[in-house]
Amino acid sequence: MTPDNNHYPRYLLALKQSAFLKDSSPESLARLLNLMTAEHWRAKTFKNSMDVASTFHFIVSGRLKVFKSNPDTGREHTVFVLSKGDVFDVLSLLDTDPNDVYWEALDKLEVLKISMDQMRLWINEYPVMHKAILYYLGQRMQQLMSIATDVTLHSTLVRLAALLLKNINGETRKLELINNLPNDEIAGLIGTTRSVVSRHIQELKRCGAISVSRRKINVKNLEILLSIAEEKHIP
Amino acid sequence: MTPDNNHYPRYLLALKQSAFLKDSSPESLARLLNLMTAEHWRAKTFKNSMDVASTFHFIVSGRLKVFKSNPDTGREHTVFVLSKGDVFDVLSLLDTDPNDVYWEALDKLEVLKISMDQMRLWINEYPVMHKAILYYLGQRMQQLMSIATDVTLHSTLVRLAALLLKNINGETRKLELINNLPNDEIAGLIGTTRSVVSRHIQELKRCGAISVSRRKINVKNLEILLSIAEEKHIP
DNA sequence: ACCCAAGTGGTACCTAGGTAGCTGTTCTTG
DNA sequence: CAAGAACAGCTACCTAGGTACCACTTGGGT
Repeated sequence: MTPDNNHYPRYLLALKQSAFLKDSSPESLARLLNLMTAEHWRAKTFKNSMDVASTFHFIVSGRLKVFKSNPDTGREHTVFVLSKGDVFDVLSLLDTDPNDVYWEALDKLEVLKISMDQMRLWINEYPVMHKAILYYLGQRMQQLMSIATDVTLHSTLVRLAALLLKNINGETRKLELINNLPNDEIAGLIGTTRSVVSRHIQELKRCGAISVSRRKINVKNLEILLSIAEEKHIP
Repeated sequence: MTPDNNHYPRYLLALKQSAFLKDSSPESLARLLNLMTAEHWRAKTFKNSMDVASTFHFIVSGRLKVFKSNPDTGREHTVFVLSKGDVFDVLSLLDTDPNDVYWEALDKLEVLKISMDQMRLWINEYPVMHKAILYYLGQRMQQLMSIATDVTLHSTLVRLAALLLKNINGETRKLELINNLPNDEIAGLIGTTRSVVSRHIQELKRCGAISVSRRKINVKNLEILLSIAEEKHIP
């Protein structure tokens, strides 16, 4: 992409605001952007790990879920929801064996892409990136540990309450990242099925913790939600 | 530790054989060992993340489980079993916020320890280490993704069969890493409870997949185990 | 404006697996 | 070597949550 592109300034700003690239100089980011190509994915675009192994992606806008599934039962478990400023796939960047993970756009997705090899070269020119990647992976690791143990250690209701709390904006008290998701997707996030989520949403409505309009959950009472998430609330 | 220590050669060999330190030169490893202190933990020694945050450990012999638990119910879920050549805690090394994970020795444990700050300094002198850590984290990440989704995507029987297959030595056909573990610990590894594991072990015995003597599981029939793990076997 | 697909709410049923408890056996430690 | 702790096996029971429906609502596209 050349700097005369209509969206160039917006893309550059997105790179600058990314947690993954936060330690990089403006010059190095401009160089990176020059090597990148913009691409739009429509909602529900599906990719497997093979598809994304040879190209590195940076998300400018929209959300992408990373999930595993059991083809026999059709069950899915979402591991991460990536959004603006996130990149994928970091693991392919490290030459690790491909992992059988799936990727699906939750919204219209705007990404910048670059070949994996070019990205590796770029990184090697900026040693500070190694630290940034380490930090990024460390954080993801922590999240993953919680996800891994949540299912066995907590009930679905507790996990749902915890999910809402985790994604609430402290200021506006509105849901972020997981707003406007259908029950199906929420189910994938806590490792259960749609009908169970629907059931629990009714429960949370009944006790006044939340209110619901189509595809939209509003948190009404943080205290109740907290006590449920901490397993102190006996419904 | 000085080179005149009785165990010095054995410790140095352990460092050399570690996957984590595999790219380091013999000289750098000797320097590292000089900064380290040996320590012995008896079986069932318990540590929380605070205890291990300020000291970096290298395992010379024995096994250590890394787990999360729900104090209310007493349930535990083991995330990793670390053994010879493994190090902990890598996450503390990266300055990430402490994660509430617990550590417990499964056997008598022989570790080499070094202060976290000294370890950071040592790493910064050998840039090749950054790549090694990245690779190590990447691998762990993959494992974690599977652990995270296994519980929702597969039944306990399938997970048990998969656990056995994953830890079988191709040559000797004997279990490694998880041999001699009580049912309790096996339960923690697949995110269930002792009695369920015991139940499934009886099932696997009955269909001829394994045989059991006290604290010891012998795999008798790989094919059956495989078909169970792939959910093709209807018991 | 209309239609159809996507999404939600609700019900009834069922089973995997968690809980509790007891027994006999085998290590281990004083 | 004796006592008790740790461990495996087994039974009976119970419930969280998964499966399978159907009916109603909504909103985007033609």
